[in-house]
Amino acid sequence: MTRQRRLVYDVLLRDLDHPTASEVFLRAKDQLAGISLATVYNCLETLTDAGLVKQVNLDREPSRYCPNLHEHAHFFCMSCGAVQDVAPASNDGGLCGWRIPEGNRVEKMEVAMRGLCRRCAAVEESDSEETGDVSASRAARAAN
Amino acid sequence: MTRQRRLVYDVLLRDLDHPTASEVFLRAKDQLAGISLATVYNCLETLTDAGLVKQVNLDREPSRYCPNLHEHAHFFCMSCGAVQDVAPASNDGGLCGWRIPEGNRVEKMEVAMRGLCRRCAAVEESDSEETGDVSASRAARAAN
DNA sequence: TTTTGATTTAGAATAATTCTTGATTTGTCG
DNA sequence: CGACAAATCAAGAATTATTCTAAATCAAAA
Ligand SMILES: [Mn+2]
Ligand SMILES: [Mn+2]
Ligand SMILES: [Zn+2]
Ligand SMILES: [Zn+2]
Repeated sequence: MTRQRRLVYDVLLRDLDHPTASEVFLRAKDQLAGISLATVYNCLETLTDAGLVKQVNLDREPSRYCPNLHEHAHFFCMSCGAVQDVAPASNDGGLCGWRIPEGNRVEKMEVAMRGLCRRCAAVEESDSEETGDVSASRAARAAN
Repeated sequence: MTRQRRLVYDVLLRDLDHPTASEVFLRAKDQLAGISLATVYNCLETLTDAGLVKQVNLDREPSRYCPNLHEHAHFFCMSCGAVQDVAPASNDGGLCGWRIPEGNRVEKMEVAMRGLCRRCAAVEESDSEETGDVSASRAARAAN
């Protein structure tokens, strides 16, 4: 655990908001001016390989990083971009609900949800009340 | 639906094995020598936007494409690279099993599983029987 | 203090994808 | 049947996240 690795890890632990490598880099620079983006990438890989951090991907967007080691899914808000952890309800981690082909051995599962976070869902709700216009919310939803 | 789009779509329908854009390109070239990779990308995007095809991502690997429009998850074999469709067991599409934060509105969910397909699981099984060596299968599993 | 091996850094390289820009095709109308 | 316009295709350049390379730095141990 070098200074840079410690710093990168601390950045992830501080806000738990699943920053990208570039975002980690920006935050880390505040504490250690000389740190480089390459080092941030190196540290994130080292931490990931060490099992302290998980890499989180949605589609082809830049990878995000998460220090929550409990089994969990991710919720991505399509409106504000926030990423939240979602805890499993049962102890099979959502594996129920799928007809795994006979004989397949599942080692791990990744679950990503997209939608509107509570705040954005509330804003959209009040918007359509005020304007009586549903198209905005429909458009937001169609925006994928 | 132009000739190129029809061809790209047919390639996807023929094998249902979730090829990458490059793989689609190679297969399409056999039928239409002049087609370009850029056109394959264009067609895949058009088909995806039209809702005929779904883009499937695992980590940061090249995107794969799937013409199965039913709700389904994906199983990726860590050993042979095969990608299989996984049908939902219930009608909530695996949404059960997760404690969605209060107020969040989930629009869609993507589920990816990794492990060993039936064939590779069987091979590994017989391998460790023959050699009495469990390390190979453990290594294969650790290989992520 | 010197050695040694790991780590960091800056910048080049890579690879999937997207963009730009003409060329080509397709459909429409006189 | 020809224009003409709009859509689409294709070639290559550009973009972007990430990885690689090679030299500089660091930090324990001898
Ligand atoms: Mn997380
Ligand atoms: Mn599929
Ligand atoms: Zn939001
Ligand atoms: Zn397999």
